[in-house]
Amino acid sequence: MQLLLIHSDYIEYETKKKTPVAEEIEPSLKRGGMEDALTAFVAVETYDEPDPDRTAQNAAAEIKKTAEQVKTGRIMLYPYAHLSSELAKPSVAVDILKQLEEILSHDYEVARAPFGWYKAFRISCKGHPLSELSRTIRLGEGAEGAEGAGRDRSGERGGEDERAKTDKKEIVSEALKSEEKAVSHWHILTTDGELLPTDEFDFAKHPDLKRFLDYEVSKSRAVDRIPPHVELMKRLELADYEPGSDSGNMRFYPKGTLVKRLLEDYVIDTVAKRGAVEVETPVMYDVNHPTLKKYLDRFPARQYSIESDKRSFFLRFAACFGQFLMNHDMTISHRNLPMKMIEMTRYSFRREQHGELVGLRRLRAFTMPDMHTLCSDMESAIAEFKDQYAMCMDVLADIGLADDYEVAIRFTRDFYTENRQFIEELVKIVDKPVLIELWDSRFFYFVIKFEFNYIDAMNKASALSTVQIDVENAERYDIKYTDKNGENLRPTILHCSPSGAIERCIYALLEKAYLTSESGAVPSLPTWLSPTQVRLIPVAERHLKYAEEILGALVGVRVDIDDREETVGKRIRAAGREWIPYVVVIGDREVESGVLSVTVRSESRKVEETAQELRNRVASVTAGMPYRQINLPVMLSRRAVFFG
RNA sequence: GCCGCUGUGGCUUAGCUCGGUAAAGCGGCUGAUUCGUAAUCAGCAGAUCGUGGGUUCGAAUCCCACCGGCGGCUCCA
Repeated sequence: MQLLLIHSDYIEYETKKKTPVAEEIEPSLKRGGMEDALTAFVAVETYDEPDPDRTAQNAAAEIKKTAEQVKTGRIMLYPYAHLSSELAKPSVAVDILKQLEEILSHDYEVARAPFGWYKAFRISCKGHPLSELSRTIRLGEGAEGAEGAGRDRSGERGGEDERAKTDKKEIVSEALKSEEKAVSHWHILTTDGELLPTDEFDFAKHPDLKRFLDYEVSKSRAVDRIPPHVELMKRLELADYEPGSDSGNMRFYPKGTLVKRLLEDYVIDTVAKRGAVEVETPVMYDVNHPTLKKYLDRFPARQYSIESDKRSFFLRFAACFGQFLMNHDMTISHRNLPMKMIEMTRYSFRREQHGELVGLRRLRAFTMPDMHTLCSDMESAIAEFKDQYAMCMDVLADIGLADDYEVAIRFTRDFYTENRQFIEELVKIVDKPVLIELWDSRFFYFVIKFEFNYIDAMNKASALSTVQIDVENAERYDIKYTDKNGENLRPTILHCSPSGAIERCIYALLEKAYLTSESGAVPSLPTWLSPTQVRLIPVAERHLKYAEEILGALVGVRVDIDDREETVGKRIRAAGREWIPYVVVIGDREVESGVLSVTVRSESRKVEETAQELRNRVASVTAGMPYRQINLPVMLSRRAVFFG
């Protein structure tokens, strides 16, 4: 709720015209006023909807406090929508206003201007120092906090944080917030194990860490420019906005779909090698399910909801629900632990604020690998955590982002005290200083988490990989395993997204490529992700047949043939604009000699090699990574244009 | 809700100040060219200029309302 409090000599209003949301009023209320009163302009917001009673109580307390300070016994409640951009439903707003009136009327003379009318009003402000005040009343952490430290800290797993936060936090008014707020302490932990306050650390050699810190702590401002990757995703025919859907729901063209599938394959393969099993769970859940209901009621605005046949569902924002419900029904022995389960959530849904949606960086529907590991106890959870931390490093390196992220580790003070050495080890493993956020007490469902954050050209940080140790949800979902004494115990649960959202990986790769081109080098995608790996350009029609032979020889490589009737120069240029790593021009010379002239994009030079050598070259740079065949007609003349 | 920016062929944009029903490049199609490492030449098709009103003999252009997109918006105004 937003409050604007004005100590006024007088306030008068007159209703003019109804709006569609107007409350019915008696004629006597059509005009009104009050002398020597505290006028409270009120905007009820969506944040207030989960708990109107508490909102009214907190607001009343705030108004009383001010009324006492300015020593007035009269209060005018005046609904004023223009104080907020996140207005609550009118019914809730009226309810809260009436409650406020009721509460305040015990101690004050209270008048209330009608809701939902265009009103003319005159007010005279006394003008002394306390005569103009504004207040924000928030359930939970509060607007400023929500935009700041809490935002995006878990990357694509953030929704879970949000719920936990509200669980733990009481309704807090602006005045009390500073005392009750989850206090974050920011530090840098160096590779030598030194925990330094951020202002004592020398960032000279770590500019990206500095940018990350700035983003986290001081929240850099939005930049009013289309992010580079948005243009690239379109131009490379990877993905695009879909005007026929809700914002933040993308369409993926064939090339983008291929890239996405390859990344998905890679993540699934990687965790499967470490024993994870793949599952699939529903995308929507009953809002009235007993285990889920109490959390969801609190965040109606953040989910997509679906009405179907008198029942209400919400769209999942991670795979936790489905997997935990599955775990709940399973019979699990200590012999099965640690037990890993992964789902490539297509999709996870989050109704992010409009202003936050950008290209592939932040979406309302996104694909996230979500793995949960049940561990017998904290000790085993810590061992797993370390394992998965190292795995995430490998994953980002394989994806092509080896040196492109900054690390944040966040934990409670208790956890730190007990596991100091473990945390220092984590820093040694990445071998660079790490941003530390330390909480005095646990406000979330986890005791420790880390993320690897990509920092883009506009200084925006986005979480990719993350792992958290969850000490609450086993209880909440009643998940248990049987130990060797036949006793039922609660497992400790790890949440892990090895790569973070797949779309976000693509975003990071494109942003990185953009930076590369800005610095004067050639931008590209890793070869294993390139939609076309080898482009064959037959000089004239008579070379086409030979080109097809070469294509046949390049087994296990994504090859296509630009058979369009265009000049060689033009087709070379087209291949370059598509970032194709290897371009082969095939003419009389090649047909005669059997040797190919291969332009290697990454080295900007030509090499002479046979088809077999080229095949080996591609195989060696893509070794160990997934392969899928080309996802478009091999002949370019057969391809339609998807964009532009 | 308020403020700002914005909406012209598939794409990128010009035209809008000072009204005369639309221009270019890319892409597409047709034809010529069969070509050796970042754009061959010529022609054709393709736009009720976001929507609805208004002013006017005449509106992409001026006015009003609405819709969509992007960004911003409390306590100093």
